[in-house]
Amino acid sequence: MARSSLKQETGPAGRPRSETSRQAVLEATLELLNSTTVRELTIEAIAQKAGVGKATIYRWWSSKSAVVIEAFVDVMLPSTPIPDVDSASEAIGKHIALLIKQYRGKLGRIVAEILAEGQSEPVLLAEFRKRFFENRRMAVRQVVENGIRNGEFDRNLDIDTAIDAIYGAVYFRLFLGHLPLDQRFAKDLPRLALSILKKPA
Amino acid sequence: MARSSLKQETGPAGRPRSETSRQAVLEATLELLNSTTVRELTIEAIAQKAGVGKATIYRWWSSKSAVVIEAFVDVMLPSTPIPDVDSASEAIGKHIALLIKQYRGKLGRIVAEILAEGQSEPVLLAEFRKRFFENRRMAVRQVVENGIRNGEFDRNLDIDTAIDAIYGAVYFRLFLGHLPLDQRFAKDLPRLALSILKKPA
Amino acid sequence: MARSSLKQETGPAGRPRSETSRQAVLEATLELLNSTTVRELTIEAIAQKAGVGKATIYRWWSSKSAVVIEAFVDVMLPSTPIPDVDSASEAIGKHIALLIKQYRGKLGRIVAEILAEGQSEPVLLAEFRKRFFENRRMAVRQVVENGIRNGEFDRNLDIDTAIDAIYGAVYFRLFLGHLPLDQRFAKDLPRLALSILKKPA
Amino acid sequence: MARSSLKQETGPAGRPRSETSRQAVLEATLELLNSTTVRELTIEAIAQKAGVGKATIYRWWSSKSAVVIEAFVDVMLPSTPIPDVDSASEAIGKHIALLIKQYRGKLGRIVAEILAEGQSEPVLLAEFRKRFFENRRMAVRQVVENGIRNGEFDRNLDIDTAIDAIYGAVYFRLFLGHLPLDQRFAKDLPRLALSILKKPA
DNA sequence: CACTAAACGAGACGGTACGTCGAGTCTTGGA
DNA sequence: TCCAAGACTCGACGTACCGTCTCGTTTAGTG
Repeated sequence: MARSSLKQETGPAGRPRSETSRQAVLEATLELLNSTTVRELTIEAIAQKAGVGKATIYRWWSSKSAVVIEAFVDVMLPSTPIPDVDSASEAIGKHIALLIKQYRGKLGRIVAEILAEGQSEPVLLAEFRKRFFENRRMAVRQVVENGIRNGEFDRNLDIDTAIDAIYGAVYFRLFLGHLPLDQRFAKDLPRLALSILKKPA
Repeated sequence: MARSSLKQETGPAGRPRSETSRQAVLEATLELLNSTTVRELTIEAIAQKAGVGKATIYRWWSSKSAVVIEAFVDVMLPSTPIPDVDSASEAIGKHIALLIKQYRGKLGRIVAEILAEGQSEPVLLAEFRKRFFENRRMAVRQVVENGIRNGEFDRNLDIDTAIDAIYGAVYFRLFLGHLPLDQRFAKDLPRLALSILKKPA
Repeated sequence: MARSSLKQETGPAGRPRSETSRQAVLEATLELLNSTTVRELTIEAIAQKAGVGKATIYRWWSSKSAVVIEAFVDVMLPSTPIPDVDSASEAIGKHIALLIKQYRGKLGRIVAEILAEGQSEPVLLAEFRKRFFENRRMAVRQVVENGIRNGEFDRNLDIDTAIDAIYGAVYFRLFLGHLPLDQRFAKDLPRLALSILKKPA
Repeated sequence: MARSSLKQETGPAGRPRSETSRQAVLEATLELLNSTTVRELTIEAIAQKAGVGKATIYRWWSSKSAVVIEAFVDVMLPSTPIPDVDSASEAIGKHIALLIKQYRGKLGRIVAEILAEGQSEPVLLAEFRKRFFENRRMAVRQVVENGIRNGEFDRNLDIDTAIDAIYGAVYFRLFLGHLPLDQRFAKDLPRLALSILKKPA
């Protein structure tokens, strides 16, 4: 009685999940992703490298992509914050330039590969949207709405379409690879973004 | 003699490639894609359905994706023409609306899946870019340049970035699935596109 | 403590080999051999019939022939015992007659086919020699030596060569098929065998 | 009329079989057999090496083994003659010693491999028996019968069984590999053979 | 000296089995 | 109850040869 009531939140019976294993899996995943693609990555290899049974991975994650997403979101992503400045224009511009810079490397490759995997795993894609995109989108939306309110941006703007155009340019290059995410793009796209958002001449 | 000098281009020795088999493979592929994803599609299944040996497929295509790309480009694509009208604005607007409508169905799903496969097969991605995107991009670029020349569009426009923003919006939705390629989008995006092209940066 | 010192032979980690699968493979093999030759037998067919993954077969046997040998030796062979009688002559004579009779049917065909496979797999041939021939040969040798000791057989006999001649006659007909292993042979060979063993060189 | 009646055996119309190709095939086969087994030998490899189309091989030979047999019998075999001496004993003894010596090398290996292949191709085995064994057997039989007639050998001998025992010893060692075809065997077997054939003491 | 007709080389064809790999599941013993 | 280990069934992989087929070419005899 007293025993259990004093114990904080007694979980279900049996051995609890091993945090050690969880960490090992995520770290092994990221490490392997340095030398392979998400596509070539196998659960077998992760288990091996992490020193973990395959069953343990299947117990806690629904698929390879789920592991990758968690590794990506939890460990690798310190996030790309929206700069906290007074001017909405400045915030947007800086954010986009930063995003392009980040996506030039490993980060961009992995995001693209996760989205690629997502094309055949709708549930995972939804999960990734929720954990990775939703907050960022909301934050950007907030900034844009502020910009509209304070007169920086066009009040008749179709916000969603505008945001899709701005971000879409980045992801389109990332995915299709027809043009690089280079310096010039990092300079041009923010300029174009603002031209989209601002009041019509 | 005339005989030898007129000798008509003798092909390489051996039995020539069977056009019948080629067709059968491509058609089987498209048919299977009605009920599965590119990811789930197997060469084994294609060979079976086409009544063709696996080796024949491997002889002529480098991978499953290569087959899908050829099937898609050769057979399924009567192309999405750029409307041939006087006004550049009108051409662009109509083309984008049409693209969105096409991508709502099977076509969009397959393009997305091909691009997804391409994330782990750079060579194939390049091939797809070349066979599917390059001409269309060039045509669009032409129209935009005409628009600039005749004063419809902004002469300081960064053309590549602008095109990426417009198309990127479509592919971003197609890939991420956060918002649908619906009627509203088909109405809003062309409007936004023109605002991008016309407005001074 | 007693606990650890008494610890009973813990096997290697992991799931132990399935005896069920082993049996299923060997039985399927024998069954298939009723309607095909060793040559035509495929690992694929064995796996199918046994309801077992191909990998399981490859994990435990080095080749098709290895499976056949094990099936043959473990399951099909209750052995051809050397009759346990006082007279060495009688033992040899009866044993040979029995061998010829046995080899007239399926048994002979399979032994011949295993030896045939062995011509291109020396390791397997050695294995088969060890598991199938060695003991029998030793037993026969024993009997012959006894016969020599008790005066039944020639004391100057070259035992190995003599045994090879006697058995060789059987296997020669089995392999070459120029003459049958018929009644007459079963009557003549034992007689010849004894004449070989008894007669002074 | 006269024309055709004077002409010797006019063959069928069309290009006649190329003796060059036939030779090339047989030579390529023998050469390949220096570095592989009959089992590993493929028609594809023969065709390649001989610079001949596969179809040409299939046109003239029924299988790989048929090619090997012909190569073996026509080209490699200068035959193992029965020594032509007065004494039957001497003839037999010398012949066996020679056979053992020959079979120690490549020759023995190939004969064994051909017989091995024959276990799954009865027709071919019969063909090989006919082309390779029959004459030799008949010759040996003749010598034995002479030996019987002139009193050297036992008149109650079961000739076939006796010959099988003598040759069988050789082939048994060749096939099973339990003991070598060494000097000692080449000395012992002829002695044993004569003891088998001669009059009972 | 063209014309037939079969054999030729080359090599693609539909198949079948190979041996391997990874998926996802199951079965041990130990923590 | 979880865990590592590792065996399990399953199914696709890409490869190698099989024996057959279609090409264009070559090489005789026939007319």
